[in-house]
Amino acid sequence: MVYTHYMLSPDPQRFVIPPISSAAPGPLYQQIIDGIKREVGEGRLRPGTALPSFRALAEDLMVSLITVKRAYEDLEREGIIHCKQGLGTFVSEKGAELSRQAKRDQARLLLRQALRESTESGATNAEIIKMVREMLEQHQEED
Amino acid sequence: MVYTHYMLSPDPQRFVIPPISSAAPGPLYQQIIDGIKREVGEGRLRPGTALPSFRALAEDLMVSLITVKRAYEDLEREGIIHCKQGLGTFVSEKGAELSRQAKRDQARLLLRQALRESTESGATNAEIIKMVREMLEQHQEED
Amino acid sequence: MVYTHYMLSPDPQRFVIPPISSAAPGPLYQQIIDGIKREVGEGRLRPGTALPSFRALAEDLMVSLITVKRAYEDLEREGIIHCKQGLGTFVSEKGAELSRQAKRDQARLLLRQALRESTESGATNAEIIKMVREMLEQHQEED
Amino acid sequence: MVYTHYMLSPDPQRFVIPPISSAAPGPLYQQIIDGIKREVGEGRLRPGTALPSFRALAEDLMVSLITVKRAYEDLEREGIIHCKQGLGTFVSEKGAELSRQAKRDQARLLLRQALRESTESGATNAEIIKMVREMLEQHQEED
DNA sequence: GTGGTCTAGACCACC
DNA sequence: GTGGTCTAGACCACA
Repeated sequence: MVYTHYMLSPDPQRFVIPPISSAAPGPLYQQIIDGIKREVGEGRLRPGTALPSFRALAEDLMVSLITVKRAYEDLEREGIIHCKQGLGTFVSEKGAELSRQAKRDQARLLLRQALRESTESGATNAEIIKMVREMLEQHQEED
Repeated sequence: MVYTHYMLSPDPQRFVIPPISSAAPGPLYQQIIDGIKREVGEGRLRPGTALPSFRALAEDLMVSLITVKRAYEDLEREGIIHCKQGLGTFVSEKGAELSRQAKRDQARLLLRQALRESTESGATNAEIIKMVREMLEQHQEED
Repeated sequence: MVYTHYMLSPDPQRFVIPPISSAAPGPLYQQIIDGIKREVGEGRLRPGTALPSFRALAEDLMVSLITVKRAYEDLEREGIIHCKQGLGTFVSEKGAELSRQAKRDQARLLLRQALRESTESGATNAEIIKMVREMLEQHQEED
Repeated sequence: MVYTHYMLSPDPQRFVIPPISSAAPGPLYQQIIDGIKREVGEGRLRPGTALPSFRALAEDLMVSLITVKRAYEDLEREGIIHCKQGLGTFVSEKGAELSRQAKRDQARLLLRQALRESTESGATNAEIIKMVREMLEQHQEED
């Protein structure tokens, strides 16, 4: 574990940008966005908190500065964070709610696609519900 | 609706490649793949049936011959259709089962993502199940 | 089993062109060539015997006349059969030996490729010999 | 021999895409695929290593960019390499094992064909084994 | 710079 | 006519 300047203290709730990987599916900037949304949405990154600078985060994640910049821009466009010229980047007041809302919307979208594929594969509603229940139990156990 | 030579007659089971659009999300060739998988998986395109030639389908869908070719190649690699030089392209014997299996796999993948987003958004298992039920009822009505 | 005019009698050694299929790998004309070579090489089609006419064979195999023509041309080029204008097509005197020789050559070619792939996959000579023995036993049982 | 930027130095283990030729049997893209599979399977191209870009390799091999692209796409579909937009193309973690497995499968296929041709040519099992042994010794000497 | 998609052509083998 | 291969370009998303 590497401690960096933007982790303020040895608090178990401290802010850690989740790891990203060029091997993972999806572009790097999207992985950064998702990671920050998760941290904000689940309350580990509270409103008003300063995010690491472009340069610092780029260095930590070993990605281009432009990649971090793009992620922050997208998050600002969604209202989850806001950049103050010369001061830094901060989690917005409504950041947590917006993050959760974004995840809810994304979930509905994915779910709609999943159900369409399922019904087209010939699965009945009962079978689909059963599959969802099983998956939820698996998730449970993983936590 | 354009009737072409490979649509045999006013048969309600006739073969119609679903429409595609460059405005729709996802590459054109993927839309073609998905459309044919759906037709094969749901039994409207039966094993042994000849698909339209690259050139014919390209003309109908108003896309490049190469885009159709790419879609057919991918479908052949999945074993759903098979191309015979000089003869044409045909639905494979196990095409229907493979199509449904592919849709099942895709559905599980999307569902897993949807559930992860849902739980991260703070939804409880009960709420998720409720959302799934509601969506399934909506689907029902659309049909 | 369909009896056709070129099968001269209910002799278990009678001449039967093996079935071909557009689903099988390889072009149709090659399947015809291979089938005739096998019949000639294994003595079921003896020197001097007349082969079916282009038209008759094309009809039986349900392929284009041009496809049969091409197969016969290739076989004549190899010296296995010879066409007498107006009389028909006949198995050559040295047809059997030439067929077996062609198969031997083809076998050596395939074997060389197989051994190269095997060694590149990391298999030792002993493992390769073992695989060959096992395959030969399987063949045995099938016969 | 042309030295290019992706060949790291006069290291005997250096990465060299094998030469291809339009005179050789088989399509160019297949030759590229086979060459890379061999390099990966035999450990000269290790997991994580970056392959040359489409454009660079196309220039070196003097083929179209598209031909290289097609080869890379096929290799990615087999799981041997993976392409990341904007980053490049890399040997996958399981690339070596998958390459060897692909070669083993291909070898079995060719061997089965070779044995069938051999037995049809009238060769006995003993003769076939003898031929295999001789060929293996020849290979030995070539190395 | 990289790869991802799409296009418009060519030539060949097969039927 | 069919599909199989190869070519030379375009434009876009990503880093």
